[in-house]
Formats: sequence, C-alpha cells, structure tokens
Amino acid sequence: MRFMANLKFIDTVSREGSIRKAADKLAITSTALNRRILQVEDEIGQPLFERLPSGVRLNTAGEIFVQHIRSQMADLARVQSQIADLSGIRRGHVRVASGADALRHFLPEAVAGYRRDHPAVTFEMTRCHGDAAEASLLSLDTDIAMSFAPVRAAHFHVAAAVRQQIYCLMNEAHPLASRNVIRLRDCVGHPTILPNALSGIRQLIDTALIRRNLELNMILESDSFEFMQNYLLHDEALSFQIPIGLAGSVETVVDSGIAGIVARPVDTTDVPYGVIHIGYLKGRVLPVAAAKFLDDIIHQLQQRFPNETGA
Amino acid sequence: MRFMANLKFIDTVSREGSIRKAADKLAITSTALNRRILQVEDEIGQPLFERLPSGVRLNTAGEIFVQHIRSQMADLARVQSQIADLSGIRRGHVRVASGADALRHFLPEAVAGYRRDHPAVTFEMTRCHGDAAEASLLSLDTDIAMSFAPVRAAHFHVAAAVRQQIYCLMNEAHPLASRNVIRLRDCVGHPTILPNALSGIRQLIDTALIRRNLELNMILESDSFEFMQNYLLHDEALSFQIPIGLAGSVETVVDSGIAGIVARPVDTTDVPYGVIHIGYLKGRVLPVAAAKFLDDIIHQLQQRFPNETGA
DNA sequence: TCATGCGATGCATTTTTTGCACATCGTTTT
DNA sequence: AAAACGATGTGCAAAAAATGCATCGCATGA
Repeated sequence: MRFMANLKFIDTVSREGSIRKAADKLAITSTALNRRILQVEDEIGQPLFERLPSGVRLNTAGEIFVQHIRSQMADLARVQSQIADLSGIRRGHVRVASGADALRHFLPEAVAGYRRDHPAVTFEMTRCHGDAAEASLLSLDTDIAMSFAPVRAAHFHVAAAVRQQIYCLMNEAHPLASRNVIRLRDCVGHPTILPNALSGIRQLIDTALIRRNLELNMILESDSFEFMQNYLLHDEALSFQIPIGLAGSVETVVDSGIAGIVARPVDTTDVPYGVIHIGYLKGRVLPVAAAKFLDDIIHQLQQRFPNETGA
Repeated sequence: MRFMANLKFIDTVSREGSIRKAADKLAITSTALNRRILQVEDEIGQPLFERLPSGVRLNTAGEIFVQHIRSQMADLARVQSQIADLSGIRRGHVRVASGADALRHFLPEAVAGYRRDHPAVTFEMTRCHGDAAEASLLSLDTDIAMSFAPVRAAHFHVAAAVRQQIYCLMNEAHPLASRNVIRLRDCVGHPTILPNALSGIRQLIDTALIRRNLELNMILESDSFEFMQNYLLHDEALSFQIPIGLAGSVETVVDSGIAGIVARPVDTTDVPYGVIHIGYLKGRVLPVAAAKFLDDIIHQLQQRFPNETGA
C-alpha cells in the first residue's frame, strides 16, 4: 500500500518513540524516514513531533494526527475486507481482545468454527485485563473486545451481554463436592485460590465477602486459570470460575473440563451474576470479517447461554 | 498533500468519468494519471473502474473505495482544522448547502459576521433544493446543510430547527396591504406568483390549497426569490416568503426589505408553520471551523427567532 | 570531559515517475 | 463499409524524487 506508506511510517515512529528504531523496524534507513516525516510535517504546516535528546514524542497536533491515521488505517482495512467480500472470498483479519476466561475454551472453538467456513480470514487474539481492552479499542489495535469486568460505556458499544453465574471448582474428593449449590459461608475455612485483583470474578467475590463480612482462607492468587485449576488436582482447595471458562454447556457443567475437578454453582444471593460484555469501539464500522465473526460468537453465546444473553 | 495525492486523483477521475478529463483538471498528463490508477488498483488487488469506450466508471469496489476516500479527505480537513486551531488562529474551509431563502439575507450576514472574527476561514455556499442537500452531505461535498423542506432523518443530524410562518408579499398599493393578517381565501382571484414545486414554501401552500379546496390564480412560477419580489414592484400580484428570506426581524417585517413591498403574515390555521432544519451528516465530526460556524448560526437564529427555535 | 545516541543535512546514486509517441479497441460519422 | 475520432494501455528516454552514506550539531549521562 504505497499510498498509505507515509502515514504508516508516522504511526510507527509514534509507537517506537524514535526515528531510528522505527526505521529499523520498517527496514529503511533513518535518513529516509526522517525526511519523509519532515515532509509530512511541512505539508501539514506544523511539526507533529517534539524532538527530544532521547528520540521523538508526539506533540498535541501529532496526537490528533496520529489518531486520525489510525482511524484511517482501520477504516481502510474495513474497506478492503468489504471489497474482497464482493468477489466471494471472505478474507480479512480480525483482532480480538478478551479476558482469560473466554480465551480458554470458548474462543478457540469459535475461531476454529469460523475459520472452517472462511479459511482466508486470519485472527489475532490478545489476552487483556479490563482497562487495557478499552485502550486497545481506542488506539484501533483491536476490533472486538470481550470483557467480564464492568465496561465504561463512553467508548464501548455493547453488541451483546451474557449473564454469568460464579461457579466453585474443587477436586471431586472435596467435602463440598456433594452439594448441588455452594453458599459462600460454606467456603469459609477451606483453603481457597482466587484470581488476581484485576479479574472480574475476584471483584464480584470480594464485594460479596465485604457485604457479608466474611473472610476466605486465601492460599494462592494467580492470573492463570489453567494454573489454578491444575493446582486443584493436587491439593484440596476451592477455586472459582464462570461457565464460559469451563468446557461443557451450563447444564452439563458438573465437571469442569479437567478430569477429577468438579464445578458447583455458587448461590446467586451470595455472589450475584456478573456480565460478559462483547462489543467494539463506539462509532466504528467493523470490517466485514470482524462483523461476521461478532455475529457468529453472539449466535454461539445465545445457543450456549440461551437465557442469559441480552442485547 | 503528497500523501493524499493518489486518493485525490481517484476521486477526481470518478467525478470526471474520464482519465483524460481528470488529467487536464489535475494538470498532469493522462499517461501519468492512468498509471497511478493502475498502480492503486494493483495494490487494492481489484480494479476500481470499468473501462468503457467513452471513459471510465466506478464498479462496485470502486464505489466503496471512493466513499472511503471522500470520508478520509473530509476527516483530514477536520484534523487540519483542529490542528490549526491549536495555534490560536482559526483557519479552515466551511461548505454550506442551503435553500435560496436563507442565502438571501441571513447567511450573507452570518458569514460576514463569522469572518470578522476569523478572517482565515473560507466559505463555499451552494444553493440547492431539498434532496440535493442530502446528496451533497453524503458525498461529503458539504459540511452543513440548511433546508426548509422536510428532511429524512436517515442521514441527517438535525442540529437546530426553526419554525417559520408563511408571509404574503405584495406591493404596498395592493388592496390586501391594509390587512394585518392574510387568510388564504383572501388571495383567491388575485394574481399570484409562487416558488417552483421543489420549494418548501410551495409545498406547504399547495397542501393547504388542496385541503381547503381553493385554487390560486397563478401567473408566474420561479425558483428565484429575487425575481419574484422585484416583479411585485411592477405588477399588482401576491407572492410568498418565510421570515428568514426577508430582511428585518420578525416583529419589524412590515416591509420586506425592498422598498415598496410589504409582508403580511398568513394565518397559520390556513397554512401551517414550516420548519427550517440545520444540520450535518449523521455520524460525522465536523471540522472545528464548520462546527463553530454552526454554533454561530444557531445562536443567531435563536436571537432572531427566539420563540421558534428548537433543538 | 568525553562518549553515546539522537535528529538533521549535503551529495552522489538509485529508484520512481513523467511525458511523448504510438498501439489497440470500440463507437460514431461520412 | 470505411474512415475518423476519442478512449485507455504500453515502450522508452528524460526528469524528478527518494534513498543511503558520511557527517554535523546537540543534549545527556557516565
């Protein structure tokens, strides 16, 4: 794309914070890159970068301009995707940011299913925590975000929301494994593993504990669900998860997807439902591929959680 | 703007319908232009134009791409305006499409007033009828549209709406000039001049006539308000106009702005109020200059028609 | 004080773009 | 039916632009 080259160069420089580093990345000499930037600045009529001894940094005009560039590039991707769609082959590139929950089982299956129908579409999956999702949407590094944390609606268009009950995970030999529903007070005293503070699950549980003035015996904290679940195989402890992070459908979720580990719902009067939000940057028009994939996962969510899915 | 050159070239070719004509307009040879277009088509991966014996025409992919180009260029104008605004000098270019009514007195005054404060801002005023306004907003040839005709809300964001009563214009020697309010039936029999069928005024009057089963003695039809008013100086006829097309404020509008011509309100039970809509393309972010000018004229409308202006 | 890393610049070189002449194709006119 | 016209596409030489190298000036940090 020659006609976008200069703009892409500026974007890269702004990300690298240095003309020389950007030049390396772009496989041209710093001289050439420098001059192209000077040229664009000349055409704009104002400098876009502050020259610092350690490199360059965007000034206010640059911030505005780079935001424009990114939106242009994202829009060009949409247009290309739309044009490619005309010739029958659906091609494109879809970038998804998601919490770790959905990245475990749901998204792999969803992506694989989509690619079965549209093998020319490529994907980029980024794991991220709450706020980072919004940032990557804003900088147009991501098309679709999926987050269990509450979202600020300012920049986020919610395409779908799915209610998720908290489940308690444990070894099938655990004394609580015989119960059909777990009350929060049942957990007190048992060794417990919790996701770290950025997780939506953790926030829900912490709020519930404070409200009921309970305290759990937390022995371990992690941001890896896989680690936490595997740990349960070797120690008699409790952990928490939401259905989308488990393998089966919600009715058959008696076992958690890992042999020997069972999942039991936590009473919703103790810990309320949380909500997974799926959406994209407000005001954006998604590329065809991303839009179709979004439709796809919303459809799958409706099938898997028929009574929990809303607009 | 070298980095936009190729895109601008494609836009021009699509408007001219011929590579040669576009090349003339762009002051380069058709050879060079042709090759640049082939190059872009190559980068896109698909042809954008159909080659016809009489020139070129956009194909479907081209339509999509050109729409993208136009939105990019409009957005670049916004960004430039915003950047220029940082340095204190407000510069930019504002493109307004309006019916003939507002172009007579209101807009000249409004533009002159704005340019008094911001002399670096340039303007482009286009007179247009109802539907053409929407088209020029959609093709991003226009920033702000002002229309007395009813607007379809699909693509039009209404920034302000002003109620306008119909006034009857006549020579001060006309027998009806002695009345304070004109009833529609009073007009029957008198020679009458009407704006042509595209005008919002005409549509309101036609509807009223049909409803009351009246018929006017129409001797002349025109799309030039100036012609119509000047005609009244030489013949004892009636014409119609809305306040924004007249010179004074609504209270002092006993004379029409032209010596010897008076304006009398038409009873609103006969001909209802019409509405002037001022707005822009839905979803667009206007350049700073255009946005401020829009604020400006809305403010002036509120001052001039304090009880008629709504959101 | 010196070394280091940054962006800017002059100049020779390479790459790209341009313009001219002409080919090719379809339509219109004679 | 044939010629003329006007459209886009193509070789080739000239012109213009971009590039790479060596170098400068400058501020920071050891």
